[in-house]
Amino acid sequence: MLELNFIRANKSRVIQGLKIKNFSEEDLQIVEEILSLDDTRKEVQTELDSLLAERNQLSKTIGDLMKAGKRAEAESQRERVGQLKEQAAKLEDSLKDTKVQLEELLLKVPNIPHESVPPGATPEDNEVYKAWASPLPELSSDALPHWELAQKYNIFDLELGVKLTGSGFPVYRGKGAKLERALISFFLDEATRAGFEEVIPPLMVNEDTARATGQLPDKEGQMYYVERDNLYLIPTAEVPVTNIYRDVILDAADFPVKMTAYTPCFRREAGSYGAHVRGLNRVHQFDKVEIVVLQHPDKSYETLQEMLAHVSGLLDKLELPYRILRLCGGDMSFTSALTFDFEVFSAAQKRWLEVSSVSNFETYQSNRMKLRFRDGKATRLAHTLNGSALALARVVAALLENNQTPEGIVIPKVLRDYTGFELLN
RNA sequence: GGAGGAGUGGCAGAGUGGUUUAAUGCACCGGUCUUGAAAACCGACGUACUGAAAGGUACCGGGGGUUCGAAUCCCUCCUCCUCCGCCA
Repeated sequence: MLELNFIRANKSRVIQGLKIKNFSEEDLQIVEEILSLDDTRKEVQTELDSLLAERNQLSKTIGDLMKAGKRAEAESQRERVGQLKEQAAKLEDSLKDTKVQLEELLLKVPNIPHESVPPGATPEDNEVYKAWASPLPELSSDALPHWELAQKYNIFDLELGVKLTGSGFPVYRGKGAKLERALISFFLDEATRAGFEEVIPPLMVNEDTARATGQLPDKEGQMYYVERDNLYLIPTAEVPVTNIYRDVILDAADFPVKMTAYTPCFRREAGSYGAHVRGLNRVHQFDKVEIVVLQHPDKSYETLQEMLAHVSGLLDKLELPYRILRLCGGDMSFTSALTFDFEVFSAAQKRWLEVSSVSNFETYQSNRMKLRFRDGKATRLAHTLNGSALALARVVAALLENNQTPEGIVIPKVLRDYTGFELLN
């Protein structure tokens, strides 16, 4: 959520930003609506405050009169307070209404894109920030896509998942399960080495938590919901991990706060089936190691670069061809100011698969979350950032396809200590 | 799941209807003293909204209510503690 003061002070920049996010002229009216609603809020608030001030004063007087035994005088004051209360109740209702309306409008305003964000509406408009310089791997014509390799080597079984749960819930088996666990351990160890504190968060969160990072109300349909207990299954570790610092005031010296977590991620991904989501390309449950950073506003873009370097390092070590995209305004998430996507080339499908999304949210999440730091006497909102490092399912897909040989699938060197085997066959 | 108890500032802890403007202690910060430090003493010491400022308002786990007036009384939800039951 954008800060009201920010909108007020940077109106033209906000409008400019919303245009990059493809707001129509009509939709842009929301900025004026918000500001005028906030004016109303201030007026009502001031009026209410002065009524309450008078009431407090009178109540004190009544107390004194009662003590002094001047009952009759106290009675007459009481009537006056009665009137004040009626007025105050009306104002309170109206203030509440105004605040609710204001909140609703503010929730409709996405984050303002960073100045480097290219305009555009679809993934085609994303900018290739860093291309893959070497030639892409070419496989022989009988190369198999990963879902067929999965059958051949008994790595994972989606049909079995259907039996147990439903479509999109893979069952990893044997060396496939071990490969999965190896990747998780490798990613966590790399993150730890880079100074991230490992945490194991809950996999279900309450409404407050889901709202603070922006999943509610924007992406309600994306999450699995446990109605009986009013809990949401996390779509990413970002949600519980960032919320560790909800309602916290940090010292400037605490920056950067760096955390990493492995969790399964649950996404409903309603309504898309077909060739492009076969196998592990898109599933309802997948494993992911996430990195989260809380940073001083002056340093968050520096940190974003460090996160890109970290993710690049992982893919280099796994020897997977990848490219980095800078997302255009239309393809960026609601809450992000700048997002880089990592895509890995899956050689049998001859497709780029998204395996990581690294974003700076600036103060958009921290405002909802009331995550602040002390800056001299003042408190200011911190910047929050996060990125996948990495999302497992698609990494596995690319790894299986790219490394297939007639003898089996060659395990990258960095993983061999973790898997305990060099060849998956 | 059953019975009982409890939630107050960074921490400890007082406060059961009216100078609570939340006592007191500890911690932290600034100052005096000191070669330096400690001790002692003095001062400051929550968050948010509003206002040019002075000031005003709200917040004692969350929400609602009673009252002229609520940290204090009532309802409800949440969390924690103790005991019992169940359990990896």
